[in-house]
Formats: sequence, C-alpha cells, structure tokens
Amino acid sequence: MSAIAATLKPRKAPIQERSATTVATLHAAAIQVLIKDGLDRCTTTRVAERAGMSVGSLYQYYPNRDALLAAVLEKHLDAVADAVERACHDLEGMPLASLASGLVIGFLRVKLGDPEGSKALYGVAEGRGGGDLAAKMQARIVAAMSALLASAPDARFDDPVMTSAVAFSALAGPVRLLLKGEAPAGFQDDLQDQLIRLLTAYLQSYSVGRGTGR
Amino acid sequence: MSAIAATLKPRKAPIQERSATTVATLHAAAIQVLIKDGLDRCTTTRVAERAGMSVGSLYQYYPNRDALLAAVLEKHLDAVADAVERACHDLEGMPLASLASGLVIGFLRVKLGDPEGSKALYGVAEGRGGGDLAAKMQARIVAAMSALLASAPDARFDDPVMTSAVAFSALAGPVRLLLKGEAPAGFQDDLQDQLIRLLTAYLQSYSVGRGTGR
Amino acid sequence: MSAIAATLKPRKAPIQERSATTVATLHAAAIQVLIKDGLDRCTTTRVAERAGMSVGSLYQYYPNRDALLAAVLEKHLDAVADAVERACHDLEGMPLASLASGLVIGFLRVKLGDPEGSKALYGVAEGRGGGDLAAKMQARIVAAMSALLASAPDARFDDPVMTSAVAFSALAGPVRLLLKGEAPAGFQDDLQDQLIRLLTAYLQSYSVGRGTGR
Amino acid sequence: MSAIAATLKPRKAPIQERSATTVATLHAAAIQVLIKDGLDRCTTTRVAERAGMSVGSLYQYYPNRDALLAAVLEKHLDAVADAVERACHDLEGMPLASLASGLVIGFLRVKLGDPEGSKALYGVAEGRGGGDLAAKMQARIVAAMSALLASAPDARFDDPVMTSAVAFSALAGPVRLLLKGEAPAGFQDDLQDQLIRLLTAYLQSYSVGRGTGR
DNA sequence: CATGAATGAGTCTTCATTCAT
DNA sequence: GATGAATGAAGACTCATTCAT
Repeated sequence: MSAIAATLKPRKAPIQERSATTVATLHAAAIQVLIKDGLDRCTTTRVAERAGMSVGSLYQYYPNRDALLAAVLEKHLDAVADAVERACHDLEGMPLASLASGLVIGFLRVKLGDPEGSKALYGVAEGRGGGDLAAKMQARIVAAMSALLASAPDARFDDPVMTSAVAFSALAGPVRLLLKGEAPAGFQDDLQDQLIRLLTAYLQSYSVGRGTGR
Repeated sequence: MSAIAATLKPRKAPIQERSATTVATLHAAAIQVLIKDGLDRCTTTRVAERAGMSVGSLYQYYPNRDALLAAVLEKHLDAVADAVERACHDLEGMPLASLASGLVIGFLRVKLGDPEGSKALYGVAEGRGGGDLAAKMQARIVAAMSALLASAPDARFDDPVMTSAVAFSALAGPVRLLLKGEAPAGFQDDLQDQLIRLLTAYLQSYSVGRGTGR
Repeated sequence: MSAIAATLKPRKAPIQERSATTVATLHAAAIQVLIKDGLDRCTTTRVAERAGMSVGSLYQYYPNRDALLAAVLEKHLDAVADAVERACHDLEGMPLASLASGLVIGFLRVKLGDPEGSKALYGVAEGRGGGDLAAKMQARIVAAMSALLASAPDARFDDPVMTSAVAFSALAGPVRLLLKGEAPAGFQDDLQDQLIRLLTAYLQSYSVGRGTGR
Repeated sequence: MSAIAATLKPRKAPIQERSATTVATLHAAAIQVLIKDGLDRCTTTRVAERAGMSVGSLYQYYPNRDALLAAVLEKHLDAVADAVERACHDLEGMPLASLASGLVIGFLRVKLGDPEGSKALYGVAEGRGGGDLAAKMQARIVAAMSALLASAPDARFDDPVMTSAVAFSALAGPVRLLLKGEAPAGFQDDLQDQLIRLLTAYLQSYSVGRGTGR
C-alpha cells in the first residue's frame, strides 16, 4: 500500500449502528451524485446534501474527498472480487467448460447488476488511489482463479497466475466497453455467450491432450 | 458528433509551419505533464509552461483545456486505429491463426510503443469527450476487423461486428492491466503469446468444420 | 423577467441575521468600491476585501458579480421608486402646482441623499440586467404618477402614462447631469426650483380651461 | 481636459486620405460591434476584424482601446452638438414657441437618426473619459442655447445658462428612456409632441409679461 | 456531535498590447 | 506600414476543508 493510501482510510471504523448507517447513506449518495453529475461535479457538499447531512458530518467519517471516493470504489471492487471468489469456490473441480460459463455468469451478474454505478466508478478508478484498489481486487481474483484452474481435472496450466490475469482482464475489457456505452448496437444481447465462448476457447487451449498450445 | 464535442475542436487549423510546431509542442507538453503530474494537475498553465509558452498561446490553438486534452487523446486513438487498420489490410485473406498473431502484434506495438503516454491517456479517456473519441476509434477498428474476418478463408462469422468488438476489447483489457501497473509480475513477458493464444482460440471457435459454436 | 435575469438573483435569501448583515456589508462595500475605483475595477475580490471577507463568502450570497451589482442597483432603484410612490400617495387629490413641487422634492431627496452612490450606480445601470431593473422602476413610478395625475382636480390628462413617463424622465435628465458632474457651476443651487418650474409648466399645460394644449 | 484625457487622443491626425478612410472604417466597425456584442465584448481584435484589418493597424491609429471608444463617442457627441448649434443659429431671434419646436426637432433628428448607435454609446459614455466628453458637449450646447434664449424677443432669462442646461438635459432624459428601451409602449409616437410641449411650457414660464416665475 | 458559513488557494479564461516578420 | 502570434496580468469562480456555534 502506498504512503498516500494510508490517508485514504476512513477516519473511524463504523462500530456503532448509526455510523454504519451513515456510511452506507454516504456511499449511496456518492454513487448517485457520481451517476447524475459526474466525477468532477461530485463535490463533498453535493454528496452530503444528497445524503441529507452536512458537509461537516461527511468529514466526520472521511478525512477527505478522495477517501470517500476510494471507499465507494473499494466497496464495489470488493463486491466484484467476492462474487468471483464465490464462483471460483463453487466451481472447484469442475471441467473447463463449466468454469468458463460459471465465471462469466458470476462476473456479469455483479457488473451488470448496477450498470450505472459500475460505469460511474470507472472514472473514480482512474484517480488517485484507484490503481491500488484495482490492483488489490485483481490480486484477489487472480489468486482465486489460479487455484480454480489448478483444480481443473481436464487441463494443465503451467502459469495459472498469468492465465488468470489474462482471462479476467479479457473479460473485463468487453464489459467496460458495454458499460461505457461505446459498444455497437446489440452488443449486450450476445455478450454473455461470446464471453463464455472466449473464455472457454482460451482455457481449453490448455486442455489435457491438446499439447501446450503453443 | 454531440453538441459539446463541437466546442472541443481546435481553434485554428495548424496550417502554417509555426502553428504546426506550436501544436506539436503543446501535445508533447500535455502528455509529459499528464505523465508527471496526473490528469488533475494537468492545468493549462502547467502545460503552457512545459511547452515553453504562455497560457495565452495555448488558448490561441484550443478553446479550452478539454479541447487540448481531447486533441491529444484523439491523436493517440487515431494512431491505434490506424495501426489496427493497417494490420487488417495486410492480413487480408490470411488464415485465422495469422490474423490473430498479426493483430495482436500490431496492437501491442502501438500501445506499448509509448507505454507512459498510453497509460496517462486512460484517465483522459474517462473525462468529457473521451467516450465519444473512444467510441469513434472502436467503430473504425471494428469495421476494419469485421471486413478482415469476413475475408478469412477458414472460418465463417455470422456476426463479425460482434466478434470484432469482443475480440478487440478482450485484447484491450489485459493491455490496460499492464499499462496501469495492476498486473502481476512477469505479466509483460508472456503477454503477447497469451493474447495470441486468446485471440486464436476465440476466432478458431468459428472455424469451418467446427460448427457454429453456439 | 428575462432568462438571464434569473441568474442574477441572490443565491440565498438573507433570512438569518448573520446573512442579513453579510449581505448589507457586501452592498455597502460594493458601493464604496464603485465610488472609489469605478465599475471596471469593482471586482469581486475587491468588494470582498472591502467588506472584510473572502471572495468565497461573496459567492455564497451571489452567484456572480453581475448578480451582486444588480442587487445593489435594485436596492437603489427600489428606494427611488418607493420614495416617488410615497410622494404620489401623499399628494393624492392636490392641485397641479403642489404635485409638481411635491414630486420634485421627493425625487431630489432620494437621489441627492447619497449623491456619490447614486452617481456610481449610473454605470451599473448600463450593464447587463441594468435595463430590466430600470424599466421595472420606471413602470412602478409611471403607474403611481399616472394615478396621481388622474386624481388632480384641476387638470385632465388624456394619456397619463405618457405624461408621467415624460415628466419623470425629464426630471431624471438634469439630475443625472448634476450627479455625473457634467453640469455648469452653480447648477445644484437652482436645480430644485428649476425642476419645479419645469414640471409645473408641463403639467399645467394640461390645466382645465386651457385646451388640450396641442 | 483631464490628464488622462490626453492619452485618449488619436495617435496621428488623419491627414492622408487613407488614414481618413481607415479611421472612418474603424469608427463604423466599433459601432457595429458595440451594437452587436455590447461594450464588454467590444474588443480591439473584434473591431479590427470587423473593419477588415489587423489589431496592429488599429493601434496605428489609436494608442489604446479607450482612445478608440472615446473617439467614436466624441464623434457622436460632436454631431449632436453640431446639430443643436445649427438649430440654435437658425432659430436666432424667433419667438419661444418656435425655439422649442425647432430645438426638439433638431435634437430628435440626430439622436433618433441612428437609434442603435446612439443607444450603444450610452454605455461608452459611462466609462473612462466619457464624462469629460459629455461635459464638453454639454458646454457647447448650453453656450449655443444660452445665446439663443438671450435673443428671444418674447422672454427674459435671468440665468440662461441654467435654463439651457436644465432644458437640454430635460429633453435628453426621455430620449434616453426611449433609446434604452425602457419606455412604455407607444412612447415614441408621441415623444416629439410631448417634448415640444414640455420645452415650450418651461421656456414660456419666462415669458415677458408673466413675471419672473420664481 | 452536527451544522454550514467562511475561507482562500488554485483554475480557467480573456483580452489589451507589443513586436518580429 | 501591415500583420497576427505571443504575452501575461488580471479577473471570475469553485470547492475541499475548517471551526465557531
């Protein structure tokens, strides 16, 4: 974790119920403002207003604007990592084809569950601290997927970490395209099938009985 | 083109040599500042300073900060689109495996040619106007790739546009990961091979004599 | 009200005492700067400085410089309109000669009460939004005077609105001359008498028993 | 003439024909820009552009922006003074009633001859140097009118300067109202008659055989 | 603890003016 | 003389952050 990242930590742990509620309200408000007004106009005042409290209160929970945004982003990324980890756990020991569809379905569910929110957070992820959080999520996912791949009965991965990182980011690309609204018409309709096909093909290139692939 | 995008147009065409130089200097300066200080601190003053001229001169060529950044981004995206289009042209009529490696190699060459610059521009692409430009690049690339896929002798694509969009964005994902520095150690070493494998596998799932795949 | 005028409205109503004080301070400061430095150099920073507060505070109460100036002007014009309306009310039913002197005295009292301020505001009235406000004041005054003229026992006005508008602006002309310092020496000494004479003569040209005048 | 006013003088006398033409072009351009864009946006560049020349050329004829505007204003005010002086000359020795209508008609002709231009110049007259020029015009007009009043066979003016100053500014008030667009509907139709009535009544209050009036 | 007014550093942007070509 | 690119001082305005109430 970078030196800066330390200052991005929430000021107080939400121990008491009120705090937890407040923080949740703040998160929701931040996302709404992000969606409605964009990153630049997502000011502390606006978020507080949306959350029905004063700026001062916001600063009771976060030392600064970036910390708030980082927290919101982190929550989202954690949700994504959780979903993928869970999927990985459930798919343990299954054949490649199942892994592929299971992972894709799990990933799409989290990402497309709140498309607006997901989209809005891309911008946040570019900013200060965003990279660290994204890397953290990557690491979790790659770890979980690596383990999963290693457990696949019908394939042999010489570098599961690499394969996982490529595989996951390869899924993330098209999803980003869709969420950012830069995709061609009808993209969403076929996306899941195509991603499954993509991932399946990629993973099966490592199938036992197919050679190293190269 | 959206109404806003119109205001992002450069103020005067760099016809005269002096202007051309100035604009080029401005571009270079902007990228340097972007790399060194980040998007938020990439202020008009700083860019002008770095370019060795006054703010006023900057505004002689761009109506506002966003227009400058958009121009820089556009140049980059155009270069990428150019590279991919060129690759597509050269690969016309070749078999799937060749297409895959040709495209990956071409894409990586542009993107990794100036990794710092490429990285810095991700942030710009998130901002106002970035989406439009990215979409434009996407469209060009998808068009070129679609045509290419249709020309492949050993495959039949029922929806080449979809396939192209997925394929390209699937390549873009891992590259972004690498450039943003969120990738695991050693990622870069194997990236090209992995992307070729990924793309080859995906495209070959459409091979003649393999069924529609669905 | 024009579309632009809407953006000239004060940002928050000075409900609380602190706010009221702040606004009043701002008004006073603006006028002082206007007097001392002129319209062009009446910058938001200068006004705030003079008011002993930061620019930010100024913007807490006015969305922009024009709004502040408009508010100051409006207050002045309202005071003028108030004074004339009051005079009109008090003069109801009195003969022409009394109306004339009553109106002139009332008008001069407001305008010459704070000559410096009045003078400084002429420039503001030229700017954006000034016309609307001036027109508003005109309308109020013309309405009040029209009613008054209609009540005069010794005259018959076929077009009291026209007569009022001409009468009032005819008084305003010489006053402006005086305040702007463009008048000959000794102008002020005789001004009241001359204006009374002017107005009396004009109104009495409509006296009953004198014919329509034309 | 104030110290500042010295710097407002045109840089070179328009001796050569080209200069004269250029200056005239510049004047016309300035007024057009003033009308179209307003005082604030009447920039040197815009005026030069409109005049079909470069900013540099503009500065060949005027040392600064204010000098240009002052020159334009002066020309206008001179035209007004000229017109009134001419009228005064023509009306020499005529009775009060004739003076009044002659003056009003002459004044309205100049002012309403180019209403747009006249209106645009009100703003200029508020600015630096405007006051001096206005005062100069005032002085000329008052001088001419004073002489005229003294020549009237049917009246005796104890303070013709005062009377002239009041009379002229009393006419100017309603005209300003009209030009600024702050007048009630139908104001223009009756304006001339009303002003004649106003002036006639005022002057006739000094008629021989009516008492001093006071 | 909550509030929200006050702060003021930091941006963007404009435009009068100059001067090398 | 004409040109118009370059300059940079100056101004409007925003918003993260603080702290008195």
